[in-house]
Amino acid sequence: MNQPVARTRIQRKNIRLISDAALSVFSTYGFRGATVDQIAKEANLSKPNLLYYFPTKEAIHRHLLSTLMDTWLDPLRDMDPDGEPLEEILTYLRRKLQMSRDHPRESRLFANEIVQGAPHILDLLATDLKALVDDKAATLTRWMDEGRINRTDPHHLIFSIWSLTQHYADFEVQVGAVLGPEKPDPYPEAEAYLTTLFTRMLTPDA
Amino acid sequence: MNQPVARTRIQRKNIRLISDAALSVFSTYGFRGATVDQIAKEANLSKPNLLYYFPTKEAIHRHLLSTLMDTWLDPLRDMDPDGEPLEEILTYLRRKLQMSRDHPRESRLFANEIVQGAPHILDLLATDLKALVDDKAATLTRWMDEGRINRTDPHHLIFSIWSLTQHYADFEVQVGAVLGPEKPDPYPEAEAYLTTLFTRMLTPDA
DNA sequence: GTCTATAAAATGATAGAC
DNA sequence: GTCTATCATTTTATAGAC
Repeated sequence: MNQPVARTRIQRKNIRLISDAALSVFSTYGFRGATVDQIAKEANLSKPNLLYYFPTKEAIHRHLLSTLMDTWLDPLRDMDPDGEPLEEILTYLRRKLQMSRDHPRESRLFANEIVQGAPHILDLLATDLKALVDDKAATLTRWMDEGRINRTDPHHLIFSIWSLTQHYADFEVQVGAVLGPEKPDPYPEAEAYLTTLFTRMLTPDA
Repeated sequence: MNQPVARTRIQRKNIRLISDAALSVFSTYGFRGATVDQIAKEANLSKPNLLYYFPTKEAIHRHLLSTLMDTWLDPLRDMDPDGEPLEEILTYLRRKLQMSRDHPRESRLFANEIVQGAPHILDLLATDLKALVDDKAATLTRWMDEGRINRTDPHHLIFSIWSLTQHYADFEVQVGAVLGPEKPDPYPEAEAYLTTLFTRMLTPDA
């Protein structure tokens, strides 16, 4: 039961409980800093019961990463080569920002993994992710060739969208501390700022 | 010897050895994921000898964070209210990018700490860091009032410089995996891209 | 499927010799 | 200042009853 396939109702429910608890704990402490005990307590299960569903701590972590990886890249996959360039890029930007707001734990799970050298997914980054990014970079380059957006480095354009949007989830406590308690939701201003930033960057010069 | 003051030559040398080793280990595994054993081995010292200089694992971590905090904020502190606005901002951007290139472990040490909720420095973020950022945001706002840069949200402008520059250190393995082995140094392109981005964003409209 | 009990290893920290 | 030996605790994982 390495990647458990839920059959019964109770199995599905417990696997969901464990996954949710593990997401909280791994995203807060990283893989090495997380303990099975914490996850079990967070899921309201005994430790042996948890290990009945996932044989090892690493199996839970692997399950989370591979489950989330696809979802995480959907917005980039959906960037339409046949769409209107600036609109496609701004839609991608907004969907990424929305994922930071709605799924900050998922963002921090990946942040922990990558900051710590991506030991569990380095191969995926160098194969699947690289292939997807190279493909989308080619689309961006074509849009630049056609004069529909300003010419710039397409890979670094994608990196900048990642870093700017994920920052609000990954560095949430810092953003909150700097803005102070009277500004509990930074996302409306963030969206306005980032929309302006990329619109100015990419709108073709007159 | 909580924040050890080096007196003899050998003390200074060992404290430097330990600090450097601890920086490597903490930045790779986070506080909870790091072990004293790893740090001792990395420093080529026995574990008890290491604990002769720092009484606990937490003391080493605290020593690193407080030593590095000041250095880390120097570029922002140095942004001159009386300078030429765009030049000051681009200089800040470039110094931050250079810190990512030259001190990626320090960047990842902070990234780990903050992603994991900043348990050891949350108070500093809400006091010292907030005060500094609010002060510089006021300078940016004045520049906007004077029409010397485009009007935008000053706090999110600062956040964007942080996220864009630190990304190259914190997510180094991802950047490397996506760009591939034939592009081992992303910094020249990053600097060109980011310079264009902020120049377009901030240069006042005609 | 779930539990109590526990084995086996790791980890933070200390004792005490030199 | 540095080391070997070791303690106390935490942590991963398993055994076996129900």
